[in-house]
Amino acid sequence: MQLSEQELVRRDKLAKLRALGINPYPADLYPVNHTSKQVKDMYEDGKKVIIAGRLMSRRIQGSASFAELQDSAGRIQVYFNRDEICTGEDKSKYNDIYKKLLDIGDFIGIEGELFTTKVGEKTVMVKDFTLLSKSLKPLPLPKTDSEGNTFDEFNDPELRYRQRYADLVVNPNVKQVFVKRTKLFNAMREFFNNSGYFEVETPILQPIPGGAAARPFVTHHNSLDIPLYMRIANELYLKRLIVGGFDGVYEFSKNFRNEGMDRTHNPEFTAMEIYVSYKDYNWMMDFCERLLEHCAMAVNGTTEATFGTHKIDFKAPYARVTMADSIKHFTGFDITGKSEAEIRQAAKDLGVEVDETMGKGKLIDEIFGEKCEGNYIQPTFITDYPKEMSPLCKEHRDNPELTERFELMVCGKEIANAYSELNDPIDQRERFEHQLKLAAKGDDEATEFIDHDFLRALEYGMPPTSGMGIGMDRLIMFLTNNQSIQEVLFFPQMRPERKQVEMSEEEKAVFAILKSNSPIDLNDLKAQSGLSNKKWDKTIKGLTGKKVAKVSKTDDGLHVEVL
RNA sequence: GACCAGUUAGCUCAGUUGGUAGAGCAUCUCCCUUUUAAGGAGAGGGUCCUGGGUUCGAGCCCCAGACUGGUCACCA
Repeated sequence: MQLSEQELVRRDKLAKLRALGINPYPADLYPVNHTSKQVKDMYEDGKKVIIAGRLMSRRIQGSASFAELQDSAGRIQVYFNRDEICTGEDKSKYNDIYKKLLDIGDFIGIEGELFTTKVGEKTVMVKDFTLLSKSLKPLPLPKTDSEGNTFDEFNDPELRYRQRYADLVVNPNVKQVFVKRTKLFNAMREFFNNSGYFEVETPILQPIPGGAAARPFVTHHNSLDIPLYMRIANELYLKRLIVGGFDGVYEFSKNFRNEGMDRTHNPEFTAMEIYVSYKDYNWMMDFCERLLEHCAMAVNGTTEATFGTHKIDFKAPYARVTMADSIKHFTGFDITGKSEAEIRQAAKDLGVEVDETMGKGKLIDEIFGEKCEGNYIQPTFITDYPKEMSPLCKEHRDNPELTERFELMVCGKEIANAYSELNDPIDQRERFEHQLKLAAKGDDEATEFIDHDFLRALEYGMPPTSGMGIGMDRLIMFLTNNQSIQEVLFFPQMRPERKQVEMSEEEKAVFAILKSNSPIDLNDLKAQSGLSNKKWDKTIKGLTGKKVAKVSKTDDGLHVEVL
């Protein structure tokens, strides 16, 4: 491992600390009794406090020094004075340990007394300090001046995502996003629990990936010797629980979809799904707008939110527009009562790309997606989707071509999707079979599996139920004004870092010979390397194992080549 | 998958027709008892993403690749 100068210096300090009998990683509990915030909020002159955190900056001026300590609540200035820390003759704790052997990033504990400096900064006068954990790698530390301008900001997205731990230490605004994320989850739970609904857990490993149309991740169960799929949705399991007699169930569901990654898609993401019996989608719209108003307040203290250039307001109620009205409004074309051919022609006339595999529902969805969706900035319910697009949704009470479905659009994006759930088992079976036909026809959005156990559950009877799913990642993006899903996930999926291929001395030597004459006869290479049989065997296996060289067999012997 | 941009010190970034690799902060040494992005002075620190090519000579030009970001395509 190649260490930078600064890393070597820190390892050297570590050794010196040990030589002084100081354990740089002590096991003992440290009796913290204040956070940095509590120090400031409950300030009293001369008050004794015990605090702990990371040393984040130091201004050393001879036998006095100001430093900043960062803990989970923020930062507090601390004042190290030689004669306060070292009351006797021996000044080494200040002169050597503090000044020479501590670094920015180290965790220390401080026992001290509060005072206010001449400049008016509330400060902890250090009476004693304890090294709690030595930091061996320098933090990518930005500086911020009194006007909030940041210098040397740690802002390379790749490094920030790969080293989120460092990002969180040095960028307080990043931490704030995740604090808000958790507040959102807590607010939602609170709202559901207060409504009397029941949080549940359902399988993540599923024998049939149902409830949505998406490519799943496949894995294998050894003892059962069957394929299992990481869930793409949890919908069918929650409905089974409604069959089982729960009035309302919800789950925050980590879902997995083996598809492309971009600014709004991560292979694993979090959806919240809730199902409530004896309700319909009209009730769910009321519930949804009250829920989001509550959540926005809990997260930001206001129902208003800024997203890019948009100001959005989550205050209930939200506009409700049927899909047909929306299309009529934005294109002038009325889809009601039109045939598939008429709609296809209308789509073409509108410049929407269509092909022959698209059914009526898909065509309508394309027109809506292309011409309407992006116009809804303020939260708006779009209702009454075509039946073909919604195989799990109950037929509309007034129109058999439609379903009782709504999506909530915000800033042109869907953040919630809800139905009056289909509970007719015979209809449900037919819809699944229709999906199979669509899939066979080449519609890659159609579901290719029939979950017979789910159908059996419906046959026992499911009460009328309304269900809703909310994209939690997308919602928190709106509430924190982040354009990228990676900013609201602690550890977004990244391509693995390329491993530095490390070679032994022998491997390097052989590789050097190989590099200048590749391919080469294996015996020639061995002779040139001058290695013993054992050493040779280990070396060549090492090189092939690291995929830098390859041995191949031909009629005239074994050859080695560089890969 | 396509196109565009980026990759230089621990961090943020400069780098002139192609001619000895730079700054600020950080680090190290010395001085300094109330500072606040940065106290003063000095010093050290580089696989210029990787591999080829052109050239007397490449951080810079050409080709291929890696990774990242953005836009588009894909994605209930």
